[in-house]
Amino acid sequence: MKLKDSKTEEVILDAAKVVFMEYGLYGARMQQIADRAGINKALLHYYFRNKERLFDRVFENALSRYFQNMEVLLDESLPIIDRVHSYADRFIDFLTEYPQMAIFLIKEVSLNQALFEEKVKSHIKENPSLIAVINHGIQREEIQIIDPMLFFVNLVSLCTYPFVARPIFKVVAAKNDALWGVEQEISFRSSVHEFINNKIKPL
Amino acid sequence: MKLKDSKTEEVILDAAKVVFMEYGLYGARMQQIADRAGINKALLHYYFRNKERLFDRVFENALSRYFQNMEVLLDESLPIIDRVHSYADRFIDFLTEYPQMAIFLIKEVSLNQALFEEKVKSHIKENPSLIAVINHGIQREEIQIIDPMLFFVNLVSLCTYPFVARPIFKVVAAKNDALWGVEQEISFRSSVHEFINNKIKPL
DNA sequence: GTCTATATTAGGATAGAC
DNA sequence: GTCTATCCTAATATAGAC
Repeated sequence: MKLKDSKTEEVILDAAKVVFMEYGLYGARMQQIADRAGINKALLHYYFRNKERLFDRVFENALSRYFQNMEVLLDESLPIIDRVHSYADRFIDFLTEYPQMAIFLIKEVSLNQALFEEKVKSHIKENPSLIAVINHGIQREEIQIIDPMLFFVNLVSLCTYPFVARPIFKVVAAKNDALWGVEQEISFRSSVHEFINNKIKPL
Repeated sequence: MKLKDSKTEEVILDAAKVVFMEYGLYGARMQQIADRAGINKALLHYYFRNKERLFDRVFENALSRYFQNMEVLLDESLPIIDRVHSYADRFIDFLTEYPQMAIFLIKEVSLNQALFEEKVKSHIKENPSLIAVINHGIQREEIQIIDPMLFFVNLVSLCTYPFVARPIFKVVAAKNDALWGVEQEISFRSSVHEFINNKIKPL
């Protein structure tokens, strides 16, 4: 095992992750990344040649981390419905750890869909999708569900949008003397599980 | 009624709307806006002084349009639950007409929350919120609902995220031989109404 | 009011010393 | 490997003719 990743490289990647996730590829400033990493701009180029390559590394790390979390779906020892509940929980866990990830992805994909497809391709083919798993469950007559794609979209919406639109929800909550944040974590999760139970009928 | 808005000003605002909605404040290029408006850059500055001011006008228009659509909530002649269903429908109508609006708002708010609160302030105080209406319904013992803020967040998530993440959903759908787009409009809407009926109990 | 031409600035990238 | 100083380009902004 060679030690090709120097300390500095790691520090830069950590800084770049934060800045790119907040401002996106075009909004992020090399100066900002350098400042956060405690080095200067020239060194960024020394390690990563240019902005695009640095971004690619960050993006690739994000994707790996995401798909890694989704591996529950493959656990054949669990009933499908349990896997779906786990999927939702892992999804929320992931977004709790990386609250900027969803908006980060959306920004980049909406700017350049073809590029995204290209980058994501390798991960997609070696990883399971929730929809494939559900279709499999239907075929085995283990579960019943009206429309797998619609279910998927609804479920992901419920899990993700609260993180994406958190700043907006906080403003709305404040105007209505309500709360929105980590405090609501538990009831938020249970509303998602309730949705799943309403939609999936075990046979 | 004075005719202060010249034809050119309108043309510029239309062009700016499209470009800003797609690329955001920092991503949008003045050249791009000028091209789309069929004029040159200098004229943009003549009319709007600088990029920020032009952006402000576009943003202000977007907010007005949004709140205008939400006026159903104030119709006291309707039962609360009908107003909630109408709210969801109008919300989806609005997003269908301006599919970029949600992501546009989120991008800007996530970049500068304080600025957003400032800009939105005037609209908020003269407009109803879904939560206020729901709270009113609970007080009048017309409806029952577990947690108004959570309900609001879930509902808005179901309506909005499909538009925000449309490019991602299209990729996922393609990988699973499923469809995701306008074709699914009807079943998408009914899944939202079904959610409302599951959560709100009329008394 | 609209244009062309130009100034200004910001930010990514590179050269070269140490 | 890391820095300072500098280059280059793209993008905003302005001057001034018509």
